[in-house]
Amino acid sequence: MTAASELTDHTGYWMRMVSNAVSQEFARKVSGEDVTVAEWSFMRALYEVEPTPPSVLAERMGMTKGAISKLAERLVAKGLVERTENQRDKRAHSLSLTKEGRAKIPVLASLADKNDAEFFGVLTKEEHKTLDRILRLLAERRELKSTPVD
Amino acid sequence: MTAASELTDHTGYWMRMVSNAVSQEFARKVSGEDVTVAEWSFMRALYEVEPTPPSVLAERMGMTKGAISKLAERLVAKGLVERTENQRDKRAHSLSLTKEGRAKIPVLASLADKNDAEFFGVLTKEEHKTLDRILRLLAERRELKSTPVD
DNA sequence: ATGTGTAAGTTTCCTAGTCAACAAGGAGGG
DNA sequence: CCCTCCTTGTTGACTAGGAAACTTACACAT
Repeated sequence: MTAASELTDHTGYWMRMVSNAVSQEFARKVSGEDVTVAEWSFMRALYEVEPTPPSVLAERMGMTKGAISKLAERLVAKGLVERTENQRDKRAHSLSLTKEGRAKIPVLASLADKNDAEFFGVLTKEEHKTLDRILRLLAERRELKSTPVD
Repeated sequence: MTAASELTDHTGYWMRMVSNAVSQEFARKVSGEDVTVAEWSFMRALYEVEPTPPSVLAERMGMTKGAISKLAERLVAKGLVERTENQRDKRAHSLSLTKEGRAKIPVLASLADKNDAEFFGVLTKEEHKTLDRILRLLAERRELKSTPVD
């Protein structure tokens, strides 16, 4: 086997390539709703458990506090998310979806469905299930061992 | 089933999360070699077929011409890549690895091996193989139907 | 009460990539 | 020739996120 052919054997390389393609296409789809992929991801994370402090969100999304801070700022400006003061601790606050934000969820989710179908529809049901299972397993692992440096 | 639980069912969502984690960790690893993930990806693409015009590279990597242009610029500045004029067409040129660039490949590849092992080592051999196969399949599909907008 | 250390968020600086506008060269028809 | 249209690659404006410095607030021991 030549060195050149070994080079194609990195799972991370293909993962990055496919993930970029999926996200790019999704970005195009949601841009009509005036929302970015990261914003959708943020809103969705919020939708599951709410209200949530930024720090928790950062860990769940695998992003830094700084990124979350800016993302939250944008979403508040768009009126999709709101902050609630924390009485006990004046440093902290919590984030929740506004009514408008909440209303957008199903729309965005259906775009996500469509995007998923377009990309992963070529897989057999079995393959798709396996892929899903593996990705979640890996995501869990990440959460366990590698909190972002920040 | 509630709407909330359906929300976790997007493959793209998990893919993005895992891919980011993998790339981030890899970025940390290669930063010692004064190279970024995109730069590695670029060099690797070049390594396979060389010399190559930027436009072809852009398509292969799923990036825009603009991104490739800047990436190439950085790599030329670092002395890892070089341009060759095209005699037939004065607009065009080709890119190849320099001796130094070529020499870095095995080092970077071994870091990539290590990163892959860390992340995907938790999978069974069977799972890992399946994941690989699926990702390549999806990457191929992308190339067939979705050249970047640009 | 107060000083020291720690935690929550924000801000600044830097890198990276998209998109759109652009310059420059080529191809083909009249 | 030369005019128009297409192609190649670069640039600038903008968005996004990471790292690290910073601000403010808390906790707890003295």
